[in-house]
Amino acid sequence: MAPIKDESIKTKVKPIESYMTTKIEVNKGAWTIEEDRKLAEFIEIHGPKRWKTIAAKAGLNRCGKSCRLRWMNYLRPNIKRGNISDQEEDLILRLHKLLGNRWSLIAGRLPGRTDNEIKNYWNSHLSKKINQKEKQREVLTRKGSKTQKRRLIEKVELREENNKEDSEDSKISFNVDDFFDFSNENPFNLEWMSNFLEQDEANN
DNA sequence: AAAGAGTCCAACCGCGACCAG
DNA sequence: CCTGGTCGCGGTTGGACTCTT
Repeated sequence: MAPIKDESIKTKVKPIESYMTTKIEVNKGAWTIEEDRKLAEFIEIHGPKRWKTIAAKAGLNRCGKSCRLRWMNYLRPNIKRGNISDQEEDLILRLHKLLGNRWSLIAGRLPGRTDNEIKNYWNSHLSKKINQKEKQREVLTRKGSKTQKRRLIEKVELREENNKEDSEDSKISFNVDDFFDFSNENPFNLEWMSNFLEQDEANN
């Protein structure tokens, strides 16, 4: 839950130079209930566009960026709160394997989740999990006999060789950016997921 | 009970992309 | 082309909260 401050707590203020000569001071730090209400009401009427104008016209002493972030990560409708399910976690892992740190793309495939949330979840949970797994693997490899090690290396080499061929093929048949182009798609349409999972299974 | 360490997450920052003039 | 304004993204920070000693 976002820390909604008591109005009485003094907000940090940062002076910025506007394009005019006057100095404008903007609030920084946690949002108050009153600020949330103003922002939500304004967006309900005018829509979430031109954030700088929103910040000014909604009577918020905030920069446009801050308004956008607050809307996207907290006030927007359909935001899912609470723990990430096992299914969602699995999906994040698979998508991260494919896309790397492209959080907004990953978030786009998890309805109701924000890029910030997924990024935080990755940094606090999943990156640790992966490190642990890698350490375990390392220990197992060290414990093995010389012949076991040799066999393992041969296996890895064979797999890399196959992957090379696969990736050369996939250059033609599979483009990640095309695959994740949702411009013509309902965000809650989950057909993509079964396609993606099929692709992922095939690669393993 | 208190203090220090660790964790989590909202919010900020800097940068690059895009677009209009 | 160039410039300035705006937006969106990923990395990082800071403070609140929880756990451990």
